[in-house]
Amino acid sequence: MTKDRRVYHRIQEIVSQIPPGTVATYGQIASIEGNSTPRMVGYALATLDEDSHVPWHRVINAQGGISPRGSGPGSSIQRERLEEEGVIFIENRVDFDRFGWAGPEPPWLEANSAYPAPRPRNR
DNA sequence: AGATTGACTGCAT
DNA sequence: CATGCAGCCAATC
Repeated sequence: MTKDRRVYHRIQEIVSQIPPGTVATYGQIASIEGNSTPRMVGYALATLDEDSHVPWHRVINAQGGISPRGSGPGSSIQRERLEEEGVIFIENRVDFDRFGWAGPEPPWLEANSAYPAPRPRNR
């Protein structure tokens, strides 16, 4: 079952679990994956295709903000998508107490050999 | 086939 | 509050 030894793919699977109107941090995803680092998460998302079904826009940095990308309007699009889902930005930051993801449901964690992660805390 | 590069975070000082 | 440092995959050239 676990054929996806590729870290990037595992990360993308986890990101796919984030429900609409909710946000997760790079560190949180890495923590759930268990054998990765926040940086790996960013790298994994950076390689996604445009028509990928992975909700990459729901992944933000630990400060509750959108990480700037080298170039392109990507960050603006990300914020727009989140606001469409009801996520509110205050001072360019998201309130994790309201929109922070609590992590995948236990059954999913077990089925995917992943680890539970604490909800991100406001900084 | 080796070098380069890219969406970050936590902890110590 | 600012700065430094370790962590370490995969696509591209």
